[in-house]
Amino acid sequence: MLPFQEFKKRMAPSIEIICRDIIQENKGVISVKKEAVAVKNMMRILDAVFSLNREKGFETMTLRDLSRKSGLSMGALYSYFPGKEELRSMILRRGVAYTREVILAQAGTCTDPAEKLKVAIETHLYLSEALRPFFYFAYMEASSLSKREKRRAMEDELTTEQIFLDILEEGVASGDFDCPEVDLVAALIKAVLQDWYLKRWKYKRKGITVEQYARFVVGFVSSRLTLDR
Amino acid sequence: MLPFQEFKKRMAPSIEIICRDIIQENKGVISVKKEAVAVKNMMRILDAVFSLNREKGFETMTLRDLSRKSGLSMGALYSYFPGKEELRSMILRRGVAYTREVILAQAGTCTDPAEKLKVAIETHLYLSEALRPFFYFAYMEASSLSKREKRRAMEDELTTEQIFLDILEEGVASGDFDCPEVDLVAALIKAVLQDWYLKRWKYKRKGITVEQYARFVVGFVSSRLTLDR
DNA sequence: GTCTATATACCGATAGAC
DNA sequence: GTCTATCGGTATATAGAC
Repeated sequence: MLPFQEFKKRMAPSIEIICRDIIQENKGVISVKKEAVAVKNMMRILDAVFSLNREKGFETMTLRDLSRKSGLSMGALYSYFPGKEELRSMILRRGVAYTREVILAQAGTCTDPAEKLKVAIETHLYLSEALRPFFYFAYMEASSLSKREKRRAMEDELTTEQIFLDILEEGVASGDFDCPEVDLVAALIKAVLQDWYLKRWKYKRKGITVEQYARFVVGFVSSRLTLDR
Repeated sequence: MLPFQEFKKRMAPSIEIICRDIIQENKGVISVKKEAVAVKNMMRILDAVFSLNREKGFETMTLRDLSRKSGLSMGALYSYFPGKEELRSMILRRGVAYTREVILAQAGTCTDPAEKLKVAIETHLYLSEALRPFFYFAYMEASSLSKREKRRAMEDELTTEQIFLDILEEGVASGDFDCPEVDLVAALIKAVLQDWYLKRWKYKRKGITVEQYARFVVGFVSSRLTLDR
């Protein structure tokens, strides 16, 4: 089992990389052209957004709050995003992309279904730990999205779940897993993984590390899947 | 296993009862004195709040939205709650109270730990199904509360979890359950129960009923708890 | 590229007629 | 008890100086 710190160093994108990717992806609506300047300020914006999101939620956060906390003026902020809603979208889109990429890359290194499931669970937990502000933001903001964006958020939920469903079905087909309700198990795994980043305070209070939690989840699910063997 | 419809009819409070309880509990700040009138309008307010909460979130909802949807004027609304934040609190407080009361009452009818656990899980799922708008509201609004209220929401989370923890520990003590990590299992149960009302669209899409989900969760958890016997 | 100053709109809340 | 009309405050967003 890869220690979390090792994973974070090698596999998780840094805030700097994330900001560069966001800028790259939204060149059309960002008027600042020097990448070095843009990245530096985007990092301050993201930090401030995540901090304010944790304190009071994105909805309640005003652009004046964001201006104050990031150190950029109201006018300057609008050089980095065309409006408050678009800022939200820019952040969400990137977070979802990383999740899929990293988990699939890691799970792809295994062939044995049980091992693949273990790695997928661990990777999801580790990534959500490394990019916790992202995950928390993505989940919490799902409630106040437009119809169109809510639809996308639902698809994202199913996309992640599908990764686990594929692994489970593969294991059932090969005879490694014994489980009649694969789709419910996949949903359960997703729910339990979400709990880690949504209720971090709870686990922190109990002194549970992400490695311990990963071991528990893998053990709990695996023991059920291989019950009769 | 009690069918959901049976439970709903016998155990769950109706919207009318809920509104009467809310009015009773907040007499001091509600200026409308005729109970029949107050209940009728409070029902329209609650319906509108839950509807708008689902559409756009409580934060984004304006009192003008609420006025339009409920059919009451801005001025009239203020006869039923002293302000937007207080309206939120009034609703949350009641929802939490029902959860605890109903689950403890139902689980109290059993003595066998396995049976008690089964009933507690079923009751939580059934109640969250019957009062889904409440549960969804309570969960979603936990993110944008004041520090003081967030603290209360955290305590509520732990309160529900404690109910399951107590049952698990009782079962371990009596030798009915074999489980070294009771607190993690309790947290897992809570997370999975939450998924039902937070992601109803997902389960609806898959055609899963609350009875099926309850059976799955009870089975999944129980099989793990009695693994070596 | 970043700032200050301001336009425009809408918020929560209240006063007072009916 | 419920309404309409309106207050004061603050939001997002922009214009134009530097």
